[in-house]
Amino acid sequence: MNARLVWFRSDLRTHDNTALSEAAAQGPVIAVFLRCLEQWQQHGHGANKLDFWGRGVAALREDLAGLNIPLLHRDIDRFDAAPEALLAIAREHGACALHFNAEYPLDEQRRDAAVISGLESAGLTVHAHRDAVAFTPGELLTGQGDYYSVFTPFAKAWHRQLDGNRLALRNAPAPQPRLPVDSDPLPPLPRLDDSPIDGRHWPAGQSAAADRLERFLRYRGRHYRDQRDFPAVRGTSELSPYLALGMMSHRQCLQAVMGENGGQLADGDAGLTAWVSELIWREFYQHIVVGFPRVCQHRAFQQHTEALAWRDDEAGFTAWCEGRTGYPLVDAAMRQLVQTGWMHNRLRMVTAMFLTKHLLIDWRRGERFFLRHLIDGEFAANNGGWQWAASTGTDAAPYFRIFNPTTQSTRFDPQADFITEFVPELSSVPVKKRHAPVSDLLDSAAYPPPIVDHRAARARALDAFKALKD
DNA sequence: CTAGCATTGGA
DNA sequence: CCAATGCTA
Repeated sequence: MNARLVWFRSDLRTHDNTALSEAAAQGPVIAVFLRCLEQWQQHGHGANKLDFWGRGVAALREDLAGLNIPLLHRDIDRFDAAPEALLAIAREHGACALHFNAEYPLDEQRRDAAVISGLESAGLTVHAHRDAVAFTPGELLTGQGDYYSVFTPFAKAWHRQLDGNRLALRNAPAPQPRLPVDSDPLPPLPRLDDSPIDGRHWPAGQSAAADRLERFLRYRGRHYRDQRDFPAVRGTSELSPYLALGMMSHRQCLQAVMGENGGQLADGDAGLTAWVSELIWREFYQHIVVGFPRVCQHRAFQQHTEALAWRDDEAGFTAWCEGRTGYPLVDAAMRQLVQTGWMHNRLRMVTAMFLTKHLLIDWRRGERFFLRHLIDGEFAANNGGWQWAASTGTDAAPYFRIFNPTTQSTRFDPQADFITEFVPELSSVPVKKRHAPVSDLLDSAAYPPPIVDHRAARARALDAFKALKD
């Protein structure tokens, strides 16, 4: 019947999906999803992300059913089984072509290269589409022909070279004639080491994502710049889980911004343009993993920082993971992560800086812990953020820039509302002292004293980075 | 509140 | 020469 397979990965939507639209324009479509639980867990994804992934596939299956597109579901343990699995499906259904949207981390690129060669040598045509980014990595380069390694010039080039076509939306295809192929039932998520958090705050699927985008832009987008740094305020979009699994495209976000902002992205409302900038950060890190694939192999972007003498401190790491460092904002943030599967962006910087600078613990341990708990865990953004905080990454954060967790607390949680929500044992401490409780208040609050002294820890981190220069 | 810290990429 | 999600004195 000459069907075309569309392999869904982290693009779990029917609207504005490049591969789906391109395939459907050429013939009947059969959708495929390959669940790679062993590989994903090896990559560090935890129960929250895997649960959201599964719910997203279920939502996609329903959306596809409305278009008469069957969804075939296969479990493969690892990426290297993908070519064989796809080839078997293609042969079973007489498919002539495979379409998918490109993914950029190294393991995913290798998987896709193997799929392309495997299927092409079997006589199928394979189409890898640009979808998750406005520019294919490599399209935006410096005057020297290098990948950008600093965000600001990257973002300027992104705006300068953008044209309307790159953000044009593609409608979901019209319903196709029914095929003699049934959708597979979806298997449940097997028992994992951790249980997923209650997912009701994060309904999966493209319609939930669209609702959230609309509400964000209607009520909060214009306040984004001024409110995004206050964790007690829901000033951010909370769209990251949807972007990570492609339940929403960056184009849908940017088109919606333009609709609110007189057709502009770079100028206009300062709140909206600040949010656009954050979307460009996501694309920046997608380009980084292609331009500097070592970051996908547990290595630092700044190669000289590989020599840094990270501390071996199990007790410190455990205290950080469990939210009992004695720094209330850090602890509240870590408890938010573990209890809710999500952490406010400002706090990701604060906690990452605390682990890597105050505790001088290897950023890779924090990166992995985040990925295990985050419902929005995504390699490029997570790695980029961690390396930024650790001063091993892009954008040359001067190594002497070390967040003072108490200053961050008084500035971004002035009433200690966020601290009090997640560290309720401090409720008995006067609000002004909740940022850094003094010792005589701690006993009654059953809250630990700081595990490190800020001044001493800062000096230790500065020394460790200075030593790299010698 | 301002200056000093003192790195780095990129136009 | 500017910019970078800052801190300390």
